[in-house]
Amino acid sequence: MNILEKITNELDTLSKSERKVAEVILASPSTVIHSSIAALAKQANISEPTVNRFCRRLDTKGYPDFKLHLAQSLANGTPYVNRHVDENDSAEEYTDKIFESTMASLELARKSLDANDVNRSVDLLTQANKISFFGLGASAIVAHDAQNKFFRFNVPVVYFDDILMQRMSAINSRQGDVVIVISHTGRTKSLVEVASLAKENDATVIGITTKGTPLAKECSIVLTVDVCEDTDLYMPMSSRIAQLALIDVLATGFTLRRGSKFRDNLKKVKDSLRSSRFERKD
Amino acid sequence: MNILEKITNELDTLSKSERKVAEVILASPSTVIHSSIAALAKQANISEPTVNRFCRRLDTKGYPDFKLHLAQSLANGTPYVNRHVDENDSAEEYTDKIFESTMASLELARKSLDANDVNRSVDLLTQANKISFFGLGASAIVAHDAQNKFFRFNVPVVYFDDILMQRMSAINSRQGDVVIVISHTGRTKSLVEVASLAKENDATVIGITTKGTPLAKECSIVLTVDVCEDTDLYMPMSSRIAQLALIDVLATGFTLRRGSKFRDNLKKVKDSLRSSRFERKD
DNA sequence: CTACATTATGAAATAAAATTTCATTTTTTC
DNA sequence: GAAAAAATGAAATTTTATTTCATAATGTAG
Repeated sequence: MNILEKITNELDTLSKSERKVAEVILASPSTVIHSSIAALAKQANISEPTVNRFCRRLDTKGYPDFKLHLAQSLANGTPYVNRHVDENDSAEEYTDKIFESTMASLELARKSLDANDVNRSVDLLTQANKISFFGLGASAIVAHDAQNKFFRFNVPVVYFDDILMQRMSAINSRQGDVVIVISHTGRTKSLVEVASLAKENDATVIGITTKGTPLAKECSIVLTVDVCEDTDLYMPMSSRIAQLALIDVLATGFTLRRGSKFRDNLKKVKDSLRSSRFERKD
Repeated sequence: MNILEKITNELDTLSKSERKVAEVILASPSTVIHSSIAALAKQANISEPTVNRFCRRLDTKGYPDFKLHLAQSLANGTPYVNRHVDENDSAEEYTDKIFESTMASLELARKSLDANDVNRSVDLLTQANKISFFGLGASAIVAHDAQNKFFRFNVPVVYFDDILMQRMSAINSRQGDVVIVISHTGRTKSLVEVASLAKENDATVIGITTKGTPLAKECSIVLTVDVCEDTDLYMPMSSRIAQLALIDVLATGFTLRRGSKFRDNLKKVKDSLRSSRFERKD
């Protein structure tokens, strides 16, 4: 996709002269998009046809077309990357870095999510007799938030951030119940056990976790939320945010599935909150 | 910046023929980047020099340069926009829309945040005798999360999502205490009162809210998190996620300010959690 | 409404840029 | 080390963009 990456990748399939072109481009791509083929050829000490052949080798129609691709690569080049905070960063720097990393993680999480699994999960949720959300630590917040959301839908929903209550609830679950277990690492022993217990009691277990973890193996459906965050070394940050976004997705899917009459009901809940607020003056 | 927006803006400063060009471009910009000046002229039923003049009017060097700008606009054009979910969206569609909207909101929130305020807030937090986080509804989750984070730093921190406890805590606050009040709307009466009470008792009140709300007026520092979300009509989604990102920023600023010895301590907390996990097999 | 000025427009000429052709050089293979 | 294959660049060609300039359209003052 990105032509700069492509150049780097194909660097060894290029001829000697073509590689010279590649190097000049990689050294300063932003200059190149304003150069003519002649200027670039001179810069790389090779002839114009070589530049042209170089462009064609990268599956572009010719030099102008190549420049177009290059321009596009530069435009969205590394938009949101996981940039690590540095010891000496200013407030502005670490603020930007954290926001950007969060956005990068959301992008990643979105890609790791399977729309089919989302769809099946929404199916199960709309048909559930009871919905439970379990999480610990940072994921407890996500479970809490999920309860908040689904509570508005007027469906039986509980959340526990306490190991014992989770176990008890899991043991008392039955067919038709949906248990959503949230854990970024997917390796928290007690949560894996809870998932296993719920499963033994015929509840449907949906996991919100990283691919291939012990927790994932215990679940009927796994909603994969990969975010490349090392919570062993750092505080959980992006992981819980990606999980929350997923909760939004499930809640949205739920309301869509339930149809418009149901959404009128939501409006009522909102209206009932209004008197507790100062009026807006705009 | 974005050339497509620029065209739209300057539409009425253009001549009749030039507007024809603009319309053709706006109708299908992706086609245009692969057209020659002759092709575009023909498409718009005007002459080639007119296209050229059009390009110059938009502060580009000429047609090829214009195409470059256009290509860039298309590359990151409308990167993350707030796209509303539609009744008939598929799981894939609404998943993508929600993730994109969330990212768009984070981008917005970042822009609305003032690094100076962040810096001052971190200052105050590092020097606080006690830190309290107050929120209700969706913002309660944010307060909860904040407590989780700051608890790891081994500083006196509390959180309340209950009106009475918040009031009591606010009344008992004193100089040197920092109270962080979180509310997207900034118009929740009881929270505004709590902020006011804390302020009367000489605590420093930091608000995490939207610009210019009643809550904002009661705060010593306002951390502005604007996200253009109508929580009167919809469930809170992006707002709480942006708030969480801000909590991450504050927590990060806090650890940076406290220096490296302090960070060793964080590692200990993490290590103590390890035995509760399944070992990783990679 | 006319005469003048201003601006807008396109045909044709020119200039610039990119591509193709083909001869020469370099590299590879046997 | 000779023949084949591949790479390269000079020059010609083609394509594309720009400039020039004459004409048309539009606006303005008397």
